[in-house]
Amino acid sequence: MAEIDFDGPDPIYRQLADVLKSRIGDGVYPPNRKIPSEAALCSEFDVSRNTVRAALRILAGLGMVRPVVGRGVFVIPPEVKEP
Amino acid sequence: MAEIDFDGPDPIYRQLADVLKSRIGDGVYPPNRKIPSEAALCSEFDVSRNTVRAALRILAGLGMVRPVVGRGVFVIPPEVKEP
DNA sequence: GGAAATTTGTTCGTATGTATA
DNA sequence: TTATACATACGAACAAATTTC
Repeated sequence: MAEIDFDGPDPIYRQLADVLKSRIGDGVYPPNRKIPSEAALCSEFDVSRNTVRAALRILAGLGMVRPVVGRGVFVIPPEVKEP
Repeated sequence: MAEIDFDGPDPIYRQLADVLKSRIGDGVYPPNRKIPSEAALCSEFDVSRNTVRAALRILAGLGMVRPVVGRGVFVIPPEVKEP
């Protein structure tokens, strides 16, 4: 069940991005809702904040999340994604 | 007199924690009283609020202070500390 | 009572340095 | 050299409880 393989071939931040993508796709993190804070993700996966942010940058680049200062990171509904 | 060595071997937040611990031990910040606000400590030591809070987190972890929202950070008397 | 200021709590944004492969 | 990962530090904005006027 180890979602992150620290000795795996893929970088941690990319593995983490995949995990978060799956959780969004599976509705674990529902649309228009906040995902856990960067600090919470650091704790859950036992990685640094920089690594969490590297993963989140991938999801933001895919238009899956939108970070807001002082609020959190929100899941963007698929319908709203730019074609 | 430089209580904080910005180029020292220890991180600023840990040095600041030591300074505050000394002030509590010396009675500069008496038991059951408030220590200066985070903003005041930022000004006095010329560090960011995050750094002040990192130092205060250390003291809180040691049971030396207790922060209260909207009120301030209070010094816990040694007699009250759990043995 | 009410509005404004104060104070701690939380969260993301950015930058730098260190270490490793 | 580049990419990865962690630690540190400052900045900004928002939130909630309390105090002050």
